[in-house]
Amino acid sequence: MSTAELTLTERPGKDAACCAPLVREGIRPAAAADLARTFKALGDPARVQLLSLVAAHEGAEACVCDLTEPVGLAQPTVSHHLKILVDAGLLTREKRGRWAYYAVVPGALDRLGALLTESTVP
Amino acid sequence: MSTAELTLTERPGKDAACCAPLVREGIRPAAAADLARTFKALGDPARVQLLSLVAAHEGAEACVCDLTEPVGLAQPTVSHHLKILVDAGLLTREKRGRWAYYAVVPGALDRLGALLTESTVP
DNA sequence: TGCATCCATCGACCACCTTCGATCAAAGGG
DNA sequence: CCCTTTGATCGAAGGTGGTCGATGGATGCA
Repeated sequence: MSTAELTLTERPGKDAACCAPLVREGIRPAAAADLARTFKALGDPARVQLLSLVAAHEGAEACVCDLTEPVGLAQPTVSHHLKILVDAGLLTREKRGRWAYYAVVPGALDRLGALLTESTVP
Repeated sequence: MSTAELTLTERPGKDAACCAPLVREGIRPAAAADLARTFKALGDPARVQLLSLVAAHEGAEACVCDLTEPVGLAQPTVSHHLKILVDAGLLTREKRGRWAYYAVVPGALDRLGALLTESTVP
């Protein structure tokens, strides 16, 4: 699968564009599961820190060896968390030479943020 | 405690306002933990659906008996999830008469969304 | 060719989380 | 005053998730 895609706007008939993605008449269970899968990826301190480290790193990318020491976790653990972030569609992985470079997916955080914002307008 | 508060902007010297909360030079571990705690609360399909149901309900509030059937879970399970959302600062609980009314905390989702948006500006 | 480095995978361990039935306290109606 | 309703809590069962050491594949350097 290609990491959810967060399709919350597709609704057949009913109302059109009202207020927000989350604030509808109940959100379809499948869409809720997709959303929850993304949030779960961000539901660990180490992963939030890793995401921040990658984004703030020079060139907006970082390899595992750059991240292991700042988060204070063993290398296998860091690799594990990075894989989860990649599977969630928040990071990309590119292998160059001996290193694996991780970078933040351009619009990922913005799209997720947009799903939460503009939720409480009358 | 009063549910984190998500104070990510407080930094002593260094740079001032640059691009975004998440995208800094590394986010302090404590702040990462706070953020992760909130995301973890949203990391379950049932809770995302419950949040949506409450927000979309008439009057922007709902009692447990309104939510049990739509999510297809037992009443103790729904109460459990609602408690987690309240502890995360996303819902409020007010007991009126025999019922407990849950409502979305006004700016909660917007504040969380703002932390994710505006993250990838050069 | 031999060796060091980087990193993903594996296996195991422990903790936590989700879910439910049973139970109990509080409130209201007859 | 008893009985029903609402919902929180408890305890148990099963599943999931985080962490690490050990291992192995791939790459580059000497």
